[in-house]
Amino acid sequence: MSMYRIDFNDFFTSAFSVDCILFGYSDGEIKALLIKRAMQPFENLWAIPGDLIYPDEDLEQAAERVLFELTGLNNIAMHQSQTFGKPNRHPQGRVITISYFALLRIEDFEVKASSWAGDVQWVSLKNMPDLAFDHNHILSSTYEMLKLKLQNEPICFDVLPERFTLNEFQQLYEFAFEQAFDKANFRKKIKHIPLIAHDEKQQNVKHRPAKLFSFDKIAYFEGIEQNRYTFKM
Amino acid sequence: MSMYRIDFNDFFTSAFSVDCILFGYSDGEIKALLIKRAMQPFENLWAIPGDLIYPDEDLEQAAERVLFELTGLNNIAMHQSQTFGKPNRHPQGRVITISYFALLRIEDFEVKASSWAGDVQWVSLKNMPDLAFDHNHILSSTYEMLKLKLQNEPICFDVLPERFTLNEFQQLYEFAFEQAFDKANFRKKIKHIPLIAHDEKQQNVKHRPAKLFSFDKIAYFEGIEQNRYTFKM
DNA sequence: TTAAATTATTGTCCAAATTACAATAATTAA
DNA sequence: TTAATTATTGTAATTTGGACAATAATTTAA
Repeated sequence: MSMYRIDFNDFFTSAFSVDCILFGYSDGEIKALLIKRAMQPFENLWAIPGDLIYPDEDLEQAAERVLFELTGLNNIAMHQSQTFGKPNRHPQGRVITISYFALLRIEDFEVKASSWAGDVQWVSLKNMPDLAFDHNHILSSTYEMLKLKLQNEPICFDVLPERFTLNEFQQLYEFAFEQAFDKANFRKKIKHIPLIAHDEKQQNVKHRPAKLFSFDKIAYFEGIEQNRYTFKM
Repeated sequence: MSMYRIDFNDFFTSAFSVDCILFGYSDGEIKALLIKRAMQPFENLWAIPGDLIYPDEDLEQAAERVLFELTGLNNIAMHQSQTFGKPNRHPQGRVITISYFALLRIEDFEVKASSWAGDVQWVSLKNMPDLAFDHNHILSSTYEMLKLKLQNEPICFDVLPERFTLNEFQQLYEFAFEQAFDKANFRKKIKHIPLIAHDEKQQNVKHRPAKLFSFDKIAYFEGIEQNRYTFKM
């Protein structure tokens, strides 16, 4: 124990926040939802939406609250990324921030600026301005985490609709990894993932409609339990 | 923004801690270094060593301090795993804890119980008792993170000596993943990792000594920069 | 000094996965 | 009915991965 051990209560002088990185894809690009700060510090700079966590609030709950306040979206799974805590990262005090992310389909909802900020916008990762705080760093680390999790956990099904076509599935990976895959080969690659094929087909498309699939959670978790399986993309 | 937005300063009522999971291998098993708590809460229960973070202390710095106090070891890279923050996880107040881990060679050092606790011990993951707080959960999540990072980042070189034999390299993965690999095949698998082969050989072994290698950081990071490379095991 | 024992290192063969690309099937729109 | 479009399946070549054998280098014991 350190020399300068102090009273337990003296430690209760920090705040913690969540920062929510919402990734979305459109026009062949991955974008993040940013807000323009309407107040000090970093007034008028773009920033990742975040908020302090209430004292009795769970971390994920806080992340989902921020998402809801910004987008009106509910029931979107948020994934924890990393925690950032350099002593001086927040000019007003010691604030340690836990980053969460989600992957969304931009066209699925309307952003509501709400009380947050003057402006809310999807910004391409390719074209990122200087952000408030250490948010550039948080954003790029979290993008790496997104890719890592897409490769090792079935989080793709959090963002895909309940029933999806194999092409939609493929496009998600194409957008996230910014590269095209061969259709036939992609289908071979996902053969090990338990999917349920439905009789239903895509509607309202002006070409041959694709078959709809859904993720077979039960079979998946059975495979995981029995250690006979690991998700790999 | 939530209805019950309160003053900024009211949020500074929480504490942060780091929990340091030290994984080590010996006798063909992965073990974690645990302490027996000498005080309330959870007195006499085994726990992951951790400590509150000082107000002006960086997270990694705190993790390295805990490691040092417990083992006397310096300059071991600690890796961030996940952050745990259920409101009631600590009976004395809201404490959010950030878990860090390191992988060590048990025979490389002596544990010093120091002021920490009555007892310090390496405990096999196979044979884990009920731990204090939510430490069983933290431990198993962090073990998963260790394996994930071993597969996707070159953290193995943090724990290997600067110059190592290919067998030592292989054994590290064998211990972590609890399975044996074929020597010849392992060598093929790591062909893409930039290693420097030295003329030097293993000393004091009673058999043909193996050649020593070291990790070529420069070549590695060049490959990463230029996007011509991803670490995969 | 030599042979046996031990471990390092390299090679080979076969099966499985990956890649590039082609062929066929189903549907819409004209 | 046909052209256009996209879905789906197939095939052949290449690369990777796993099982196992062969050879090389070194120590130890006879």
